[in-house]
Amino acid sequence: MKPRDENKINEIYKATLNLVKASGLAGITMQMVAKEAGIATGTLYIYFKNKEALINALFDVCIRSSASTFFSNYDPAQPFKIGFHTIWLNIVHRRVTHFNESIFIEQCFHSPFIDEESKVRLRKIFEPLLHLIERGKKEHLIKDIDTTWLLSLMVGAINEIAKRTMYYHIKLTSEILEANFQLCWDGIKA
Amino acid sequence: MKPRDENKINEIYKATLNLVKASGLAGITMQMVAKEAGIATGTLYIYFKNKEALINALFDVCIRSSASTFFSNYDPAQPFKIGFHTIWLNIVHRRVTHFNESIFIEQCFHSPFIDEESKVRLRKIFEPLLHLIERGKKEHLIKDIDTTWLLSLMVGAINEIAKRTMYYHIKLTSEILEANFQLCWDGIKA
Amino acid sequence: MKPRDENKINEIYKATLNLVKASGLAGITMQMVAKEAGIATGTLYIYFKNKEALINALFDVCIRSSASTFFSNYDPAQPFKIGFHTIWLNIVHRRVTHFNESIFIEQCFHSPFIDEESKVRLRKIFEPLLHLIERGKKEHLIKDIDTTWLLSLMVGAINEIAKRTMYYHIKLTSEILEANFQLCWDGIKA
Amino acid sequence: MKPRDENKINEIYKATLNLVKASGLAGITMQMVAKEAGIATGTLYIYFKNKEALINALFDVCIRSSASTFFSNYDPAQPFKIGFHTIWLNIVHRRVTHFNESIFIEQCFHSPFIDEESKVRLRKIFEPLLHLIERGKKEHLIKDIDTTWLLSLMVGAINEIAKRTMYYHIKLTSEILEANFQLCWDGIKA
DNA sequence: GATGAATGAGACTTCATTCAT
DNA sequence: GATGAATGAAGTCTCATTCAT
Repeated sequence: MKPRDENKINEIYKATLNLVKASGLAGITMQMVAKEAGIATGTLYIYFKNKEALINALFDVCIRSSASTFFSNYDPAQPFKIGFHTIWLNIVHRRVTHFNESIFIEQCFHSPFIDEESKVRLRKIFEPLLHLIERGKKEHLIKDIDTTWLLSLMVGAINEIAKRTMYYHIKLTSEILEANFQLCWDGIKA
Repeated sequence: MKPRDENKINEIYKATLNLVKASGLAGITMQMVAKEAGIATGTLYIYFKNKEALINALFDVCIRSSASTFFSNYDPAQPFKIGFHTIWLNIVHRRVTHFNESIFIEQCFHSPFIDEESKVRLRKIFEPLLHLIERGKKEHLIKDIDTTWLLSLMVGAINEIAKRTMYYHIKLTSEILEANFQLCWDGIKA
Repeated sequence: MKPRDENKINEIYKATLNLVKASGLAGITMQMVAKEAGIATGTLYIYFKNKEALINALFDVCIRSSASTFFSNYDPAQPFKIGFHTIWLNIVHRRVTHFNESIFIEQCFHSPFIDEESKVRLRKIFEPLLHLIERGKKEHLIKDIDTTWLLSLMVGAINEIAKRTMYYHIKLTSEILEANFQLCWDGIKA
Repeated sequence: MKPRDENKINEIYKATLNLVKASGLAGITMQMVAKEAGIATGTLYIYFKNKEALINALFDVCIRSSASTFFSNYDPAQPFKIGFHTIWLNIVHRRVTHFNESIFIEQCFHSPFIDEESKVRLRKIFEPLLHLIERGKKEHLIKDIDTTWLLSLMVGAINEIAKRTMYYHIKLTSEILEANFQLCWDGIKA
């Protein structure tokens, strides 16, 4: 239970994400995770109390590292659109470069492992974005409708973009990225 | 002799969808399905060869019945925006009234049960929408970018709308619906 | 439980014997028997209380009909060798023409279905042969050793002959039969 | 780490043979085997992929170890009768001391577990005996009839001898053995 | 701490038996 | 009586977890 070898934990996380992407939460076993991580089954239990603990810990790590990247280079002091654009790009980038993670979070959301509390925590990481959107509405730059729907358009579209990019092996050029941003922007702008 | 109860199959499907929504594909057992459907475990195996067969059959049914509703009342002869609006509403409606189904399909997509062929079939059901969008581009009504991205915005947003509606127990009034459609339309329109 | 249709019972017996030959007692199910017999599963239980009853009844039938053929045309009044030859031929003939039956009896002998009493009954059907051999010993025509060993040679060889005949699809001509009888006779004769 | 206990495999084999003798292939379950072998059910599956694999592996082991004893002390350079006597005694001895094994092989022969290939392998182990008999025929010591029938007498009688010995709890003295050998020899000798 | 064999509860599945038609 | 769908106990097998090394 003493996470001595930080590197080994990362191997376990990576293994889990890979396997979940390949065959879903329903398709992984602790033995598979151990094998993929290059360790013995018993070793898993040195680092995680049990399967649920592993899934929950990973869920938490995913949320935290997602959150930190979503708002990197984001400066609330900048004009709205610049901030929005920054975050939009960050999320797209994260979803694509950490596609495993997105699948994992999606699968966890409907699973016997994740408790309500963790789900709330997931929602919280979008709070800075929420505030930015509120500000955009106040500045009359974007439509004055419930923030949840503005977020739906933005986040929903990003999720779909990431999936299509990965499933169809598309290379996301900056032209494509900007075109997609434009779609989103035209949708929400006042 | 007791004739094979075709209705029983529907009970099994319903039970499976309910359980998957509650605890994910990873969280269901054949016993749970049987109990939820109000039958004996063995009876499941009269109707489905095994768990995989049940999941696949249900996946197929979901796809088919989704497809049939997506394009109900859609008349390709009508103006583009009317057709698009009809389909948009249909999909939202289906996603919300059959939320179980959406979760199930999402979970199946990354699972050890569904084969590549079924995934392709899922993508095919959007073909009429694809053609409509192509037409919209030709009529210069919507942006001239790759259809996949236009679909991303539309479908991604709808998925998100459905999730938020269900998670937060929101009542979708026609005002909300129309506001959301406006977001989408403004996003894609030329 | 009322054996109304005698013909149906025979179909069930035939089906069981065929299936046991093909895949052993370990490999048959009541459903397989029913299907092979061309009846419904439930119908089996009209004629036999349960699986054990079916096996036991069939075992009994096999024993009885075997016994009746083993000694057909056998007349204790005839000279020893003639009687012995008659019985030897009868047994060979039965084993070959009812090969299924032999396999079934062999498999039953080590099975959870047959009780000790039935096994004793099986041994009893050889009693007339036993008496004949005792007589042969008294007449100094055959070796004066324990009858069980004389029977071993005779019965053991016959079993083997039947198996080889069936496994290798050999046509038993009267030359072959007589050569084999000679082997047996030379073995036991004084 | 606990190293894989090769001896455990032997325990499993022994347990299986004991149980099959007691209640036939049809009467054993993996639980019974595990319990008899003094291990947990799951452990069985560490050593054998499934039930079929266990049965097949054991069948193979039985064949191999049988074969090795059948021809121990047999020297093809010795006179025919000496060689034949040696093998005859070896087979009798094996059948009696490993009666479980004989029953198991017999039951396997008509079972859903054993494939044709294994059956062929079983027949192959008698090949040296076959050659010896061919030689006996060439030396005009034994009857000039198809070897299969000479083997029938020998092997069939031995099987019967072993069964009677075991069923009736007979002690096989060397007098009895020699008397039985004499029966066989008189049967096949020219 | 690391290992992987061992465990046994519980999952999937079968099948003897029952029962509604 | 005949049927075959339905049942659920029991069998096969898996897998989260433990433990001896």
